[in-house]
Amino acid sequence: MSASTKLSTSVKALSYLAATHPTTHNSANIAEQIGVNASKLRRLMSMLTKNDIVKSTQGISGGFLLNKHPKDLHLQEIYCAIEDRKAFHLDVNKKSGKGKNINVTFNEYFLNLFSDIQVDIENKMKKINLLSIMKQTGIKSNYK
Amino acid sequence: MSASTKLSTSVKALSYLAATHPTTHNSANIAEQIGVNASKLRRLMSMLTKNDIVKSTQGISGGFLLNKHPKDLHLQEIYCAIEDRKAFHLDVNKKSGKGKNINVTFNEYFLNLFSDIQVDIENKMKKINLLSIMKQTGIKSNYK
DNA sequence: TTTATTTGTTACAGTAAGTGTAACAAATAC
DNA sequence: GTATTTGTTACACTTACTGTAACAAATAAA
Repeated sequence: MSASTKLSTSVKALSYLAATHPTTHNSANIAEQIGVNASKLRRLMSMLTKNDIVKSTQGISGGFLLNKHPKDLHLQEIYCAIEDRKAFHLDVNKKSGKGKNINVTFNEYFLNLFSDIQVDIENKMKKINLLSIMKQTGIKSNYK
Repeated sequence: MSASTKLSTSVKALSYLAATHPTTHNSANIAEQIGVNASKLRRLMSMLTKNDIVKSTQGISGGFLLNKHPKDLHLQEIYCAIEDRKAFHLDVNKKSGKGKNINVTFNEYFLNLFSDIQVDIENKMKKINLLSIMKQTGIKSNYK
């Protein structure tokens, strides 16, 4: 699952929770709604739980609850919760041939550039919260 | 080879050509300099050739020549030459479960968002030309 | 014309990574 | 105590990536 697929899948699940708040939904229920394997979804949800974005309870009638108001939950926060490796898989060729120093310098340059790009992306995601996404996709939040 | 590795490898090769212009270098020579397999490099260079970024000649004493002044060659142009698929591998889960329409709407939203991000990245790359990279990495261009 | 060399492209085996599903321990409401 | 649910691990299967080799087409030089 790519970082972008994880992100969109998570947002689908989270907005389902927001739209039906404060009803608890289990992984099978959510997975069925958004068309993804329940086990796979649980792996995503457990990361969201560890970052206090959702609250989970085990056992009979257990499941997931959104733990933040949709207007206070932005994309970057979700992205960081589900993706530990930095950046969108941006890397350079670490090997260097004859021009060793030059290659090292180039690698530094590009890692810095890719890092800048990553910052830009995260800044963009910081400006987008779950409520605004739900509005744009026509889903009614059940929060007041 | 990821898009980012291709990009940095290409730039290393191109700045080597710029630094030694108008000397012709073959793939073995360039590959040795930057520490990459010659056959692999040729695959990159052939794409740069098709986009008129370098000029190639076959046969004895053949090889590659930079075909643009470093100040007129920007990163986005190089990126487009070597990478046909759009975006940094950003995608969504196309499958949709019970909430079919909602999932389709979400997918559209995220594909638009990722497309915006792609545009931002390309705009950033348009502002960076080969000459400025060479200056920052301390490589002297052999162009006047 | 012949020969040596180089690009451009394809092929391929070996490796690594991603995918989907199942299975099960730990937790917990009933 | 029992049924159910999360959280995690495992695993077979597929897909993608990697590095290298091989060779046809092109072409400069002899």
